[in-house]
Amino acid sequence: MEQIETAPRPRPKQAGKREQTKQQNRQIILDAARTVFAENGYGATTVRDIIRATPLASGTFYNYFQSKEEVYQAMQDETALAIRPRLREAREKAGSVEEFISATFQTFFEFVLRDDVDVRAIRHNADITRMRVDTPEVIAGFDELREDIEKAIARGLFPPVDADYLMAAIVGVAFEVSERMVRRAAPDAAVAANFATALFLGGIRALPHEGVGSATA
Amino acid sequence: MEQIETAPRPRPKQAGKREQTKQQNRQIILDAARTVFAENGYGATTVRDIIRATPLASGTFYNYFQSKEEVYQAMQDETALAIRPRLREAREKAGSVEEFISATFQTFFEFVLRDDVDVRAIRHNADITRMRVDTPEVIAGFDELREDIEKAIARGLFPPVDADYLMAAIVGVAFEVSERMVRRAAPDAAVAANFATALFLGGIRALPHEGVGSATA
DNA sequence: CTAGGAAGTTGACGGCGCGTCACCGATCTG
DNA sequence: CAGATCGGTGACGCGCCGTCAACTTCCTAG
Repeated sequence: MEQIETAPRPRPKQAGKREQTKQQNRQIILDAARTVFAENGYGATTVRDIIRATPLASGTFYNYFQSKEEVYQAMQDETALAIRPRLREAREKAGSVEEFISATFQTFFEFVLRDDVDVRAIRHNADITRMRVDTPEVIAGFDELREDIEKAIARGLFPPVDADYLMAAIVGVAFEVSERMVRRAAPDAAVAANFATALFLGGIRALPHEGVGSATA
Repeated sequence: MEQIETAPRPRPKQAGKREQTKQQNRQIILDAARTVFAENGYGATTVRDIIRATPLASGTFYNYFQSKEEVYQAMQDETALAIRPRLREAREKAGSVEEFISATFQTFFEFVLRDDVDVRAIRHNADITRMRVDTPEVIAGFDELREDIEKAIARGLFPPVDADYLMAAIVGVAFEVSERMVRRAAPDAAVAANFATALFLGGIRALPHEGVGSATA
């Protein structure tokens, strides 16, 4: 597994030019797609639009992706891969239900506010108001959450509940509340996280009360 | 506003043939679309596929819908309009937080299991694993839920919480848990509703415990 | 009952996006 | 340096797109 120092000096690290160009082209296409999606909306965008925003030929595009859906998938996967380690890490440290839930939501909402800016722009689809795509990497993130819940149950941190439904509930609240959050005048990840956390810890009655000083815009 | 009995006998009720044909054609297209979407998946379907599944000409299609997206929207709207009155009615009767939440989830999950069968079939999109479309009528349903929550708060039924986020949380859990529910070997609306209700009433700790007799498959 | 007009249907058409593939230049290997 | 391989290129044929002039059907006023 260990590479012994027999490689030529000039470039002691990576592969040949072929490989370089490949990764470069892939990134060129992804970047172009991001721009075009943001400009035209996902629905109105054609593969040709993406190609045109690129110095490459049409045939080259199809060496990398089969369709605009696949490009979008790749973008989603990138996002999922970016946030998953943060979520895992946050949950790993948790010593209680409170910390587990709080860390999950806090991390998620913060990520949405910071990194998801351009991704959100894509959503202004032509006719379709909204769209959520669960790519393999996104689904893997869901599975990780369920695993973490199961582990937490095994450790006695959580009561022995239906881990699958609990995962679904957390995911549902995370996505749906974040959708609302970003539409607010002054989006605040902490407010959203507090709301979701209180809900999961104590139900509706435990939610922060409004109009009593801790109001939310 | 009242129509006086001056109309000719033969057909004392409705409008001319033009109007009849129009409604008929619209329905022909919607039915054809349902079939084609279910067979090919939404993504792979073209407007031409829908037209071909119809005795109509291509130009006629465009007299009724602009695109396959619009057809799908119309289908979603139909569904939303079917369930919304049931949800409203269920919530109207509620005399407590418990009833409000329980009735909402129970009604929703039952509807998904019973009426949503073919709609679910549509979702096996080509590349995209999943897709949710919020049409105007669907969004109106969300607004109704928020209104009902606000009314419940005004009545003192609910504590004064953030109605917008609470609505989002309920919607998120409803959609996400129902997605899981229908994938189970023996989908059970009552189990799902109990889970969601307990979560909203008392948080994670209030959820039904598993492996203690009341297990969930 | 009929004539003229309004409404709606038809299908052929030009335009374009689709995915492919034969060709060719660039890179790698011995 | 020569041969082999890899991957980029862009023109091509196909089918879908939305349109629109011609036509048929229905409505209505006289």
